[in-house]
Amino acid sequence: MNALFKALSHPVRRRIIAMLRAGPLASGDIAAGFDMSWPTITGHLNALKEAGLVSPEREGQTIRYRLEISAVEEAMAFLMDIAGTGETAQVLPVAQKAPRR
Amino acid sequence: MNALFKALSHPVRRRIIAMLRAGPLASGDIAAGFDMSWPTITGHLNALKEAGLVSPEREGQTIRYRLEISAVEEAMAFLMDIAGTGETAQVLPVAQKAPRR
DNA sequence: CTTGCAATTAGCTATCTCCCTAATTATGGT
DNA sequence: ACCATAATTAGGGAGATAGCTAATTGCAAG
Repeated sequence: MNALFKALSHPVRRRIIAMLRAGPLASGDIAAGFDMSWPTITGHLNALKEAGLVSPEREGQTIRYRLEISAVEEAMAFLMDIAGTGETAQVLPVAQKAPRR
Repeated sequence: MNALFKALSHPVRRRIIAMLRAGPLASGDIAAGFDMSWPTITGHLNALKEAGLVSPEREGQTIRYRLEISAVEEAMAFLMDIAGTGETAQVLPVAQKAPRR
């Protein structure tokens, strides 16, 4: 949870995440999209990996990084728990996402 | 956006946010809930304030901190944008995002 | 105006983060 | 075996962060 939000707190890492929405990318292709050294990007990818936000897959010479939606959802769950305390219930009295019970 | 996620990345600050779900609290009452010095808590409250997550209100001698749900929702919006993009396209073979060219 | 309580700011140190260049590992092709 | 390409790890420096104690500010009451 800690590493998760920390990973999200850097603009470069958020942009990497945005790039991966469309599908997995190789480390080099990601690095090419930035104005910084490749090792620096590797560092950011490591931070994302440690946060569970991406997972690497070897494919011959290249290593592809895939976005892990589950980690994003985990962060979202925390925020919804906070936001959904009572305030939203006042604004939106809609039975959205009904707990089926 | 940057300060927002950074603020959320510290366990003490997340716990402060959790405390404020129930309603505004005075700085001292918040500090009393932790095993650290009051000035340290003030520092965390400043970080939360800068992120837009809390807002202080003077009330006589005490200063009450209120949780700002809108900032939480802002973070949630970012995450939803990511979570709701590529995954559904993979699971459901729907022609979403067709390159139209 | 002095005293007391709430809270912050100031100043300090230790640790972490982010970026770089240089060196290293891993894989594939010849 | 050797070389080229993809990517990482190693090492280091500038700046930010998190914690502390001590000093200061803001209000309210006597």
